[in-house]
Amino acid sequence: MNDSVVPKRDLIVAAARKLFLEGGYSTTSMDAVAKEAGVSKNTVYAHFHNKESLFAGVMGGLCQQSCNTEMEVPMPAGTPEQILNAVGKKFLHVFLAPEILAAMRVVLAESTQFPELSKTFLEAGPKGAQQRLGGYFAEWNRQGLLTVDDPDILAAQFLGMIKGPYFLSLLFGIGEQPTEKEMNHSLSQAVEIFLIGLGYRVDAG
Amino acid sequence: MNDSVVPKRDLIVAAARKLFLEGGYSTTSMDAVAKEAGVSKNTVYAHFHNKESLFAGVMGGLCQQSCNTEMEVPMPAGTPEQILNAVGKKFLHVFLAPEILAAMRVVLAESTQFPELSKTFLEAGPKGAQQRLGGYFAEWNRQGLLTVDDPDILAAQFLGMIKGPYFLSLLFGIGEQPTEKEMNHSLSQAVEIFLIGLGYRVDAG
DNA sequence: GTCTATATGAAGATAGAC
DNA sequence: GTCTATCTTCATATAGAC
Repeated sequence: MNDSVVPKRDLIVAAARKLFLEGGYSTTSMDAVAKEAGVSKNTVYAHFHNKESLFAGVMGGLCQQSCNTEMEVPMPAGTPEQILNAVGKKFLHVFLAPEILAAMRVVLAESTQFPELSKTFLEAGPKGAQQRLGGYFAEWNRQGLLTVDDPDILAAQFLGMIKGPYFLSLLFGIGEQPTEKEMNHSLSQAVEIFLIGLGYRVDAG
Repeated sequence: MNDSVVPKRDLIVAAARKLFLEGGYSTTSMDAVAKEAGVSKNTVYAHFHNKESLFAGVMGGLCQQSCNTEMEVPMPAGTPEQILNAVGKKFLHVFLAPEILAAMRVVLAESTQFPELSKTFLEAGPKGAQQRLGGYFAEWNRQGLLTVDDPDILAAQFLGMIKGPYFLSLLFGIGEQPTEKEMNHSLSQAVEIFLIGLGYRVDAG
């Protein structure tokens, strides 16, 4: 009963994902998806009832998949400085990656027509990172390492701060990817400002 | 020779602006623009050679107009704390405004097909604010008020930090506009972290 | 499930009168 | 410049055979 080769559904999903990321919703036609997948158009409709459900299915899966598998790595242990640097680096690598930026552009463009997709993307991505980081801040606050009012807002501010120099330009497709050196430099600078600003003393260890 | 009433070109531009912001490029038809403007489709083509030039013209003008007129207010003088709070507040009010967010979504969605538009938007908006703020940081560095490595990166980090808790959610259309109280609270908190983190001493005045 | 062929409608752009 | 009417193309979706 099972295909021993690649199931056509997977071919369709892969093709649709590629084309949607490249051209967005409206520009991508069902004909093009069928052709790219190497199947006939009617086969596409056999698996997905219409274009909307194809889009929602493909993009929803993509959001959870790429955000989760890349962010759900075990969180490191160590000093606040080490953890903020590690988490920050991971976050930057995920959210400045060209495929993620492309996905964001497409989801954003259709955020009015597909609000559920926006929710999925936000939860799986930025919100998730923000909550995990907020957990660290709350813990450090309990331990008396630093003084934190609202851990979640603080986490959002930290993430916004470290992506500040790069995010918008890259999302708009202007400017180059930062080098590792540039990223590490601005990141560690941000970590330092943040920790000093929160009253963290290195001599506590 | 001049129309004493509203010129039809202005009607067309206003209609196109409204529809493009609501529905984006592909969804908005030339028929709909003509109807919304109360003119015939051929009149639209008399003023704009095709749909692309209509979009580029209308959105380009919108970017410069709304970003500039709202940000080009005289920059305040005062202590770094006062200035960061004032500039930050203005920045947040501009870039969290629903119309600006809508414009961003549309420009982003078409950033591949209309790269010039992305450039226009970035320069007129975020980049401009960043450069002006970078000027302040450079000046404070010269005055010895605080220690700054790269003023432009620092400015980008500050702006990213203050919009961190709100920007992405609002851009994706999820979540409410923050209240003045919420914004002021998180803003002043960010300013404090930032200035302390940069070695600023209040007692210098 | 999978294909070829087709119905249906919409959108970009143009022709030609005034 | 402005209008009505039309041409042409293309995309969504379906029908019907295998």
